Amino acid sequence: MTTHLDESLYRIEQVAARTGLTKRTLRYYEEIGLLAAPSRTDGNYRLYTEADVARLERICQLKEALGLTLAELTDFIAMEEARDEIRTTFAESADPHERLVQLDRADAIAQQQLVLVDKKLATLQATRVALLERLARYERHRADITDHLPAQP
Amino acid sequence: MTTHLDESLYRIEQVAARTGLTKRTLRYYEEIGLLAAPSRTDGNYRLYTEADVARLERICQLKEALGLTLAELTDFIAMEEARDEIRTTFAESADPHERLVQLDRADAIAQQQLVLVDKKLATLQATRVALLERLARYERHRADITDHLPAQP
DNA sequence: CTTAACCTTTACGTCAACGTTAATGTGTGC
DNA sequence: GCACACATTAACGTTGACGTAAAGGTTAAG
Repeated sequence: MTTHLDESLYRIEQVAARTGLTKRTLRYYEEIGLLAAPSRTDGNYRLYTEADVARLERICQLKEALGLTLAELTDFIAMEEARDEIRTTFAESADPHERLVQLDRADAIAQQQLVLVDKKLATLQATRVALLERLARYERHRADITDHLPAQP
Repeated sequence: MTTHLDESLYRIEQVAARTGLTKRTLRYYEEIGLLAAPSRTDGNYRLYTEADVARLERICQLKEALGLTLAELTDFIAMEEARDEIRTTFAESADPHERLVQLDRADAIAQQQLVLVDKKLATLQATRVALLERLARYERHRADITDHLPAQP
């Protein structure tokens, strides 16, 4: 169970404001299964929970940083959130061999994701270094120029 | 000048094979100005240089890692390759004040790019740590299960 | 009880980043 | 010199990720 269950519910526009996404995008994410369909009011209005907002923020973050398609993101996030289920639903249930098989499956996926992340990290770090070097060069250049510019009232 | 000028030229299919892109994509990148139009044979076949291939590989890498649009990539790469020009074309030409202005412009762009890269790096590193923790948990789980599985002929 | 500001679904529009086909020209091994 | 594999441009098609407009239901304020 989550630690302090937050009962607050938000309508779509509030969620849009908080996440920076549009209402259309929220409905779209629900449509393609990236975000679970939230509960509804009697009048059929969507009611998002704090957890929904958190997931949406995570989605934005990963979309930004990993540049995955929404389909890939769906898998990636599903994976991230599968943690609890493995602990509870699964941990005390099936026979040990079945549990090992499931563990191996989850493990393989996580390793794939790690490879992906590490690859991007390598490129990004190299790019970062290149940018820092460039900025340092600019700084030296600037110094060179201003050094040879003596007169200024 | 480059160090050992490589004269080898490649036709589109060879470049496609080497980069993993399609021929269509190569023409498309040329069309939108992401890749400079290569030279042609008498029969109007494209002839790519080793430098073109290198740039294409860099394009793929950055597209993968940064998840930018092709338009953004165009700017980003143009920036990366602007280094030489700043050294040669520009360094000894205009008046010092103009040079400082240009330096500032280039500097600002590089700093923007650095911010971008750093933001993605932060998310990726956090994600990486989370993945490692997950894998460690799996490992512990596995150990727990196999420990409590004594009998096996 | 009405009205304005929300919400709903449905459906067509759009833009980037290509894929695919067609009609045509080129270069090469026999 | 003739297949046949490879190239060209032009043009239309597709997919993902939404935008936008239409036609209506819902809810809070006066």
